[in-house]
Amino acid sequence: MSNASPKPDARSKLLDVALSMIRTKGYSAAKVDDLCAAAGVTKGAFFHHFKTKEALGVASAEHWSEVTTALFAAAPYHDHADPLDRVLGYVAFRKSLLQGDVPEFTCLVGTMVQETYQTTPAIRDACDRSISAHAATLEADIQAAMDARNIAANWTAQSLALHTQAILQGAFILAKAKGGPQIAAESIDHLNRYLKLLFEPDTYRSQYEM
Amino acid sequence: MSNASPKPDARSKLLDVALSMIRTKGYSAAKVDDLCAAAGVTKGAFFHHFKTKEALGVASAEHWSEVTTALFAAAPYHDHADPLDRVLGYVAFRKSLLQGDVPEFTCLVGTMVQETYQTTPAIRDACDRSISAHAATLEADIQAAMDARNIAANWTAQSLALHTQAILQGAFILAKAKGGPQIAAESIDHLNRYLKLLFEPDTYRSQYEM
DNA sequence: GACAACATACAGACCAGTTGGTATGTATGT
DNA sequence: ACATACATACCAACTGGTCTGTATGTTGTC
Repeated sequence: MSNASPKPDARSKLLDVALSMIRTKGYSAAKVDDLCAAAGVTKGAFFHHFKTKEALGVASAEHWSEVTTALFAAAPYHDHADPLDRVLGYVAFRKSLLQGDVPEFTCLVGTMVQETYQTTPAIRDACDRSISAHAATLEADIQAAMDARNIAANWTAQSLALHTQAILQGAFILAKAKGGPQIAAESIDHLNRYLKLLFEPDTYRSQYEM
Repeated sequence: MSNASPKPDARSKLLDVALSMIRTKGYSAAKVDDLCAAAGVTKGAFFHHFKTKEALGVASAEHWSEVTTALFAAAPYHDHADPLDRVLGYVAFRKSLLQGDVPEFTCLVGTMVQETYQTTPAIRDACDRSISAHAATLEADIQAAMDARNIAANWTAQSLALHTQAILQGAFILAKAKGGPQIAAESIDHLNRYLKLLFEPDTYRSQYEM
C-alpha cells in the first residue's frame, strides 16, 4: 500500500481527482471517462493501474486515509499536556477545517459508503476501516481524559469517539442540504458543549450559567 | 400534493419502490429500468408520471416527507405534558425505529442529498425542505422546554433541533459502514445524555454519578 | 529485449428518454 | 340513447448516446 515511488503519475493523479470528484458527485456519478479527463490521462492508464472501477473506489478510501492521517498527525492539538485539551483541540481543529466550498471540507468515505454499503462490500469495508482508524486516534485521548478524571461512566471511550464521527458526518449532510458550513459549525459547537458537560460539568456550568 | 384519489397505481408503486431502492443503492445507481421492474410497470408508465428521473427524485423526497410526517405524527411521545419529556420521547422513538436491515431504517433524503447537492439543485432543495420541516416539529418542543425551565443559553432551539438531525444522519452513516444499527443506537444514547445534561444537569448527575 | 507505463480505438452492454400506439373513461351535444 | 371529441393511464419497441472494460500498439528504461 505504502510505496516510496518517486514518480507520482497517472495513478496518483487519478486518486487525487477521485477524492475531489466523488466528494462532489458521488461514486456512481463519477464516471471513469470523467475521472480520466479530469486527471489528464487516458482510459488505458486507468485500467492499467486499477483492475476495475470498484478497485479505484477501494484505493480512493485508502488514499483518503493516508491524506487525512497525515493532516491530523501534523495538527497542533496533540501538543496539549491534558488529554481533554487534546480532545477539545481536535474538535476545534475539525471546526477550523470548515473552509471553502462544501466538497472541499466534506468526507470522502462518508459519502461513498452511502452508495456502496449494500452493493459493494469491498468499498464499504475500506470506508469502515478509514472511519474506525481515525476514530481510534481520538479514542486514545478520550480514554486518557477519562482516566485522568477518574470518570466511571456507562459509556465507553470508543462509543464517544465514534459519536464524534457521527456528528461530523451528519453535520456534513446538513451542510450539503443547506449549501454551506454554518450549520455544521453549530453542530460542532454542540459537540464541544457535550464534551465539556461530560468531563467538566462544574466548570462549564459556572462559565456559561445554564 | 395531497390527493384523495382512490386508485393510485403506477405512480405510487414507483414512489414506494424508489424510497426503498434509493436507500439501498443510492440515487444514481437506482436506474429507471430497475425501478420499473421492481414496481411492475413499464417505462412508458414511468415517463407518463415523471417528466425525468430528476422529477422522480424530487417527488420521492416529497413522498418521504409525507410518509415520515404521518409516522411521527402518530407516535406516542406527543402525549407527554412536559415538553422535555416530548423531546426525550422523540429521541427514544428514533432509537426504537432502528429495527430490521439497514436500508429499512435509514433516511432517504440524507442519502440522496449527498449525491445531488452539487449537481441537482431541485433534489437538494427538496431534501433540505424534508429535513428542515421535520426538525421544525422538534424545535417547537425544544423551545417550550427551554421556556419552561427558563434556560438562557448561547444556542438556539433551532440549532439543537438540527443538531439532533445531524446526529441521526451521522449515526446512519456509521450503521452503514459497520453493517448494523448497534453503533447508531449508542450515538442516540449520547444524544439523550446531552439533552439531559443541558436541561436537567443536577438530576442527571445524581442519577448516573459522573 | 523484456517489462512497465502509458495511449488509441473499439466492443458490447446499459441507460434515459421518445415514439406511437391501445384501453378506458368522461364531457358535451343532439 | 348514442355519437363525437378529448383526456388519462399505460404499454412495447426503439433510438441515440453513455458506460465499463478490452485488445492492441507505442514509448521509455533498465
